[in-house]
Amino acid sequence: MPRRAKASRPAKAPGAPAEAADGSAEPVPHGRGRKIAAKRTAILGAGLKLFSRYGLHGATMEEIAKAAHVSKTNLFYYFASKEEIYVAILRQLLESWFAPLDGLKPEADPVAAIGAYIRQKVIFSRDNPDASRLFCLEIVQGAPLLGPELRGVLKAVVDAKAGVIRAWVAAGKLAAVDPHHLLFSIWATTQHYADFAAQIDAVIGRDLTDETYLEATIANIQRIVLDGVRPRGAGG
Amino acid sequence: MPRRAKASRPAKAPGAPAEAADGSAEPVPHGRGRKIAAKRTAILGAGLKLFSRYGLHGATMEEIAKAAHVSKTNLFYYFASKEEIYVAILRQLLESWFAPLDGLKPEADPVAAIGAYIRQKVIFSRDNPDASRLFCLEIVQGAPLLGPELRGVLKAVVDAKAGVIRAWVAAGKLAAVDPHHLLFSIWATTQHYADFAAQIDAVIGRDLTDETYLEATIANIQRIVLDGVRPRGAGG
DNA sequence: GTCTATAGCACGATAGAC
DNA sequence: GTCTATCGTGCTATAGAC
Repeated sequence: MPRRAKASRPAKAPGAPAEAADGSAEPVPHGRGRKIAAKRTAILGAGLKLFSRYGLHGATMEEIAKAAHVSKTNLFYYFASKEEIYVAILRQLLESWFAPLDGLKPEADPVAAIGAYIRQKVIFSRDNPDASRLFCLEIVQGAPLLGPELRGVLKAVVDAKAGVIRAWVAAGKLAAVDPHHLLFSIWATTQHYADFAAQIDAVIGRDLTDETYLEATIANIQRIVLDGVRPRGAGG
Repeated sequence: MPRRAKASRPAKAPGAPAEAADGSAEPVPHGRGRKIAAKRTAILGAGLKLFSRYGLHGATMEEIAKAAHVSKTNLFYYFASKEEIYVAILRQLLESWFAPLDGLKPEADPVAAIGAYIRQKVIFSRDNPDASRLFCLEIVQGAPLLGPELRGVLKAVVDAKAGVIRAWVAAGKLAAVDPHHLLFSIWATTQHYADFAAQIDAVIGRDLTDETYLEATIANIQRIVLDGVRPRGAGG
């Protein structure tokens, strides 16, 4: 029983539909399957909440079971191990994490598209703070379990979008900025408000659930990323 | 033995010089005290490395002992508990984390000062990636142990610097930007390169130890924060 | 101050009845 | 599929000799 496993065994659990260890939205369960899919979803939700707060090793199966309104034994009926729950959650996250990138299309207006992308990311951070933070936890610890997906699907998506940005620059529709650095800066600033919410709350006593602060945050990130702060008469 | 304690008992360990549970630089140990101070430092260093990779609960006392070249029993001679090591490390980090803020003085040139600050933060991220990441881990999990310090000393420092930035704006030396959002954006972008190094490496296969990439990163953050990306002829 | 030995228990995972 | 009971062990922390 290695404490820090490298990869998950293929050990299939019931209700896992061949590939997507998800249980929320893929093949649409029918009739009897609905109940077990609902339980899997509840477990993943409970795991998300607890893993994001206490980490993989800090959260316990007993707590997850309780939060999901399931007995501890039952947990092991649906998932073979703690790590299996963890990676199932992470895989789900990754998709929703880069989905907003779809908006960066070649034919779109760069500034408008980037501005919209920033808004979407901040809104996502507000609506899914736990997701944002769990993703952060995994990456910060070196992405031991998500690494392969990052090098695979994420890299592919990012490379494609970098091409779009590069085309915008070449067309003179955007200042000469490195595409990857631009994306990293957007990710950094938008997720910061979810991931470092504890720090922000400690310093200024606000968070994104405050509608006014949410809009101010979006505006300021858009401003900093899109306009800069160098003085030139009328500010903003 | 509560698994997730709220605060550390005052239980003093030998070699802890009254206040600073640090052991590296404060009262300058003399003669015999040097050896035990060196061991404490080694333990804190080992803890930093392991906690930042595996989290508070993921790292084990046995591993820390081995990494610090100390027997496991000896570890408990120098520190009363695992958490005591953890908080001692965090307290150290906080100081070095906001020390670079000193450069933001009212009499300085805003753009130059902010540019220099960005450089310092990125350099710090390169030289202390583990520190950056451990700090991130703690905040992301809600800062359960560092919360009070954030609301105290960090808030005080930030409020002071926000005043400086506000004065710059009032004097017309800087565009009208919210001071807190500006600071948050700088923290977000600079630390991103240390904290999300695994992701960046997965996507573009580089990290800050590459001197060329380091300089490109600094330049791009400075550019994005200071200049923005809106098209206006010659880019950068 | 450093060691060997071990207490003590929380927690991941399993057995097996129903 | 869900339960009760329990195993095995990894891990924090202590005891006590030297």
